[in-house]
Amino acid sequence: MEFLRKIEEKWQKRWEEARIFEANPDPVRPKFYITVAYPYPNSPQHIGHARTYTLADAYARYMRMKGYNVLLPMAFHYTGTPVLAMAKRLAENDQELIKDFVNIYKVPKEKLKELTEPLRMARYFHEEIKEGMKRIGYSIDWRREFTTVDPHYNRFIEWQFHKLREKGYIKRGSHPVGWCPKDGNPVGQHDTQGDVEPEIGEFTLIKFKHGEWILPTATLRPETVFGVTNIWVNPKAEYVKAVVDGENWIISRDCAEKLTYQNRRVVVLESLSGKELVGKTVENPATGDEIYILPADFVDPKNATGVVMSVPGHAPYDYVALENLKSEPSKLTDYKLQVDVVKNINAISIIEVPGYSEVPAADVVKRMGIQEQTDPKLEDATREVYRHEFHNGKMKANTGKYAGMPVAEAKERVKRDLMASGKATTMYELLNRPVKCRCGAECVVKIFEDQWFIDYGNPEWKALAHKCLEKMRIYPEELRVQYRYVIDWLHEKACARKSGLGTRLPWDPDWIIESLSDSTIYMAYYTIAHHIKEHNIQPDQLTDEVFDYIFLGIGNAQQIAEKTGINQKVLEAMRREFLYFYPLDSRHSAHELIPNHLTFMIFNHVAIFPEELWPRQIVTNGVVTMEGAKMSKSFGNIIPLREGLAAYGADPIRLSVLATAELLQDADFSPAVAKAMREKLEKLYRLVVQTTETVGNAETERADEALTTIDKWMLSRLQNHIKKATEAMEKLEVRKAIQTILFELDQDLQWYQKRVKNCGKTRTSIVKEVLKTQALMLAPFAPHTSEELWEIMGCGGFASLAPWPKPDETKVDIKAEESEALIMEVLEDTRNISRATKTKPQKVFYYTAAPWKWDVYLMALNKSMEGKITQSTLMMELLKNSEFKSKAKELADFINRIIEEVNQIPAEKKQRLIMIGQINEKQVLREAEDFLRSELNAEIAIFEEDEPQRYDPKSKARLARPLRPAIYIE
RNA sequence: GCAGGGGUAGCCAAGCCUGGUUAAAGGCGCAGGCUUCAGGAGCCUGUCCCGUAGGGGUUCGUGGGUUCAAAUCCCACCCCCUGCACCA
Repeated sequence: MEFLRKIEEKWQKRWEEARIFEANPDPVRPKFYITVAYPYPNSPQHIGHARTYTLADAYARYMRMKGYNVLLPMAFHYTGTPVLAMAKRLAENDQELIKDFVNIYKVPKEKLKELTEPLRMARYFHEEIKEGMKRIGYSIDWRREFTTVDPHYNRFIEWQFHKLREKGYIKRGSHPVGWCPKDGNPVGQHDTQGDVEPEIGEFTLIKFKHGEWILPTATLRPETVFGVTNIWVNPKAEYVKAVVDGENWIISRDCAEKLTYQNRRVVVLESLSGKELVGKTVENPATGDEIYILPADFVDPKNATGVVMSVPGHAPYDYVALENLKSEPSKLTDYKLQVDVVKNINAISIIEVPGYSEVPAADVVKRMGIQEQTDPKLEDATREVYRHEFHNGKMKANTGKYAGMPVAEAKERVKRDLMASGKATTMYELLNRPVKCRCGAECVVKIFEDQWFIDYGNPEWKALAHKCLEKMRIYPEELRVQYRYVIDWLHEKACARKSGLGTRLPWDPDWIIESLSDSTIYMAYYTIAHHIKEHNIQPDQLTDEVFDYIFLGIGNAQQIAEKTGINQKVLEAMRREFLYFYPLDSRHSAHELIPNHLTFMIFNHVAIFPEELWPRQIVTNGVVTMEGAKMSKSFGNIIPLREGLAAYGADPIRLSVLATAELLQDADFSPAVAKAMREKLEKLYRLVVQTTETVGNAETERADEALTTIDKWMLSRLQNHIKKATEAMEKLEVRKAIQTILFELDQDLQWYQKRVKNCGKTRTSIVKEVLKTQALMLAPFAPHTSEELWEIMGCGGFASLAPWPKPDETKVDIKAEESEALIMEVLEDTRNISRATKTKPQKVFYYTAAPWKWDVYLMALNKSMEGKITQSTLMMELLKNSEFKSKAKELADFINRIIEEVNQIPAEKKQRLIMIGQINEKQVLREAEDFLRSELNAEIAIFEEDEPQRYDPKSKARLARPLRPAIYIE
């Protein structure tokens, strides 16, 4: 571990000193521009974050070795409210947060106090993350670093929003948000107790008339209005009579207050108890039916209006409440209600759904054994009924013009129609209430007026986005449909908030552009960020004209230079650099960002930049799990990256997050994997050291000595692995690449070493060639180890900058590969026999197939290329040859034994065997004799099957087949 | 529901796109052996069932189908995971 750490530090220092990852425009080299979603510095990064960044880095390193001038920059996303919320919690001495900071994130206690200042917190984690990125060895050009609260960047975002507005993509309107009435602020997930995201739903309020008063029943299923049998109120709750936007409503007291947040004019007249309402009748506005108001405890006055319509046929709550009421007639008399009134209320069936009876609510309630309206299982029951009815249900004949309509459609239609005729309205409510603000107050829904939106619903804009998408490479390709879907489905997106860090909307500075909107085209900014720093350009010099010139080529450099005081040469250099690196060649992120960030990136690029500068590729990956479990603070299974690096080392961590899954899948991290990776690297290191030493003092190889089959085999296999790894890398299949480079190649090398160990002449030049290639191919994934090995082997220069190996076709030797396969097969067969007979071999005899068998075999292969062969046709063919006439019986026997096998060999392999022709098996076995002897721990004798002086007491020799020598063990 | 991913031997996990070289890589665990004063580590061998000769039998969520041949292709079904926004 110590030793790994030293290597890491050594190479990180050297890279930095040599500035090899600083990319500058170079017209003679092709460029490759890669970016990863910048991190949000409200906590340190953990192993999970490392996957996307490491993937991008490995890709960058690979492309660099392929000869591209690769740019991989990094910045920090300060925008938004989470960091404010966290700082505030810290300031308020939130013990839970402090515990997380100290225990999980290892923030020194004495630091905590200064982190109560939001910017300080962001800077602290910014540095923490940056340090982690350096220590894991990312090949980032740090000169271009910035944060999204830098005033220069603010200017850039202002320019972007001016552009969007010019194009007509910015809109204004109202929209609901979670709201803390006490703080007077919108609440997001990080503002609530227990970090719950406020889920806002739109209830339909259906106006049931009671004389001149209206009881607005709140429902999420307006289509069930046809199945209403009664109205529920909570007899113990407080209701009010109130004038709401000029209408007389009876609603819960809580509701009256909430409505004021939803921009309704509410005048409360008098209060009354729920009990007073019970027994009265109201009119169903959809059917005209006269129905009763009945009492139910499950009705929550804090939820929406506190008035609920009862649909016992399709709502489990209603069904159970009604049954409860029927079973307790005494309760009814309390309210001076006729017992019969309730007895005669029966569920009305209005929806038919496959797999359920007339009354789905009853089915589910009975199945779940629910007795009481307070039973929490009712939530599940409701969900089940809703799910089935919504997706598979059809409206029945008793629903008027909606009859036959799928429920999903009827739901919208009924709502629309009721609203159009003034019989319904809507109200927002938190679906997962109660949601408590961290201050303790219960959150409500507030309608924000004059909110600013980006209009992703614009059809022409969508068309451009689609066009861009279809031209892009998407990895993994399977997810392209997801992008298509998201482009179609996006609509207006609120793009500014009243609080948080970031850039103010230039034309309405009360608003701050939110984080998903100020992070869509910043890849362009990286191309000039270092110029701005280097030339000390001030924010106010960065006018829209400047950006227009740099990014769009609009205007005249000289005039802009005069106007802004920015040196004309610098302006031109920025324009050139932008044009050199743009368009973006590869964008990287986790695929959870497809529904927002990544698609927004496409939209904003197509809105602002000309087509030739649209992004070319997006790569997304799954998340990292921790020993199979999702990583989360509450599980306590988060390993901060710095901690992981300290425990396992940079290269093992890099390999761990890349080698366990391909892009689409989640990668599973575990200490065992990291440890295994580390051991693998250490082993490789020892081997390299040992090999290098051997070269130093062993007798120099004679260059003229011919390569043996096993040597050729090793070299041939090496070419295969290079090819396979390269093909995998081209498709971002890093798992496969690592598998090949680190494991498969290694296995072959081990086999090679084992094979040559006993013949006394290890060819270190071949081992070295393998190791050098392996070290190079390891560079994208385990760059520190790779550099160190490269240096030990005396290769000079940086492995990181060396060319990626190319397969040498002249070293591909299929004959050697087949010959070696023969040895493996023979060894395995021998062991198998020994096992089956339970004998420990003293002496093993091999008999290779006679030449005539080879002739027959090859002929059979040839014949079978045209189609399936049979014994008889082959026999007839062969008997034309006089040589075989004499041994027809033997021939038939032999063909019989090979025919099935030959027919099963894949065409490709047949082709190969035919090309190779006869292999001198005896010689191949002879070469491996020492090896076999030591492996089997037995004497070895090799004969050709009809060699006269052979020893063959059990007449095994005649069983010999090409590539399957006969074996006799004693 | 829509979209995506997945279900492979005791466990983790490859293979599936491009059907046959696959009883199915690799790792962990387990068993035996070597090494060691011992422990540990390392190395070797084995690890679906049967088998005194390299063989046979039964396997890759379930059920069908295509094919000379299916873990791999097609159809149906079951189960698990993720996303479905205004939040970074």
